Amino acid sequence: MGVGVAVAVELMRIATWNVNSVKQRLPRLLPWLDERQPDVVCLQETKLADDAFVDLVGDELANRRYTVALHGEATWNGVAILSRVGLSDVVAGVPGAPGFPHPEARAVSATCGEIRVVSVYVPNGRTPGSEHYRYKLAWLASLREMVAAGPQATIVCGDMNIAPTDDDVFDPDAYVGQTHVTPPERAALAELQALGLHDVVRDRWPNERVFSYWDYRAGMFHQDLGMRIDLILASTPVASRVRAAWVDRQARKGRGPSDHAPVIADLDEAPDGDIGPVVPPPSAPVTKRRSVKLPQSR
DNA sequence: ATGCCTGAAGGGTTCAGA
Repeated sequence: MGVGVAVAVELMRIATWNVNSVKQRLPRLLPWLDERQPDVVCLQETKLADDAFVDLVGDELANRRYTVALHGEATWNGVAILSRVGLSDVVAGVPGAPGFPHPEARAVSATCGEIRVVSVYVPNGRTPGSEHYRYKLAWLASLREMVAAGPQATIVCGDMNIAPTDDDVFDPDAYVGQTHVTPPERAALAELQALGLHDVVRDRWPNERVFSYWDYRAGMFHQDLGMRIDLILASTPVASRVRAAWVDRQARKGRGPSDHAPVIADLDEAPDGDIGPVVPPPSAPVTKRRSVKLPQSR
């Protein structure tokens, strides 16, 4: 005993979830908070202006000891951070990021438990080569600049609207010519990760079939035909504390789900120095791919 | 060839989503 005793850092659970409307998702969101007990939650597609968010769910969150950082707008988009491990230095949006044409509510940052947390809803892109697509790439470049200028202990969570590799879609052939999988989008994501951010779910499940989004249509979830586009990207000091990381598929089941599932990471105290090689989880049996048409946009 | 499903706004339908 004596001087130099390490201060115990409590386990911290951080989650990200594109809820596709807080208003419509309340019957799923509140029970999920009670069951999973996350300490920090990044939300996307809240679809609420900030005052409407507070009116709708402020009391319910306060009762659960969450404070909130909000960056929303009516109808579309909207992001938030819920925290019960502190929440300070809130920044709405990404400085210098383009709009379409006006800035959209797609990012909010706050410091929670000594970690810089960024909740992002990356633009969809719609069609490769379109104005929306160029907007997506430019917005990602601005996000990268903001993260690069930020503190070392950082975690970027949210709906990236990019599947990092072909292993992150149920069938690469089904996505030929579509957004979310094109080389420029993947390059933009890779440049963000090149700041030193680790994809904590893929790191923990390197050979698994892991998706976070399934189209509502055509029984895609039932057949597990999805994409992994919701990511938790952690800088090395944070990634080294990850004890577990997974997609909460239970939240995609049942009545009235979002089309996205939450992604959750549990952080533990960092041991001194290197934690050594991480033992990969056992591989699942290879799932035979079926040829399936994507639901088509109009 | 088209809709499939869901949410929002507005108005009896259309747009957006990925």
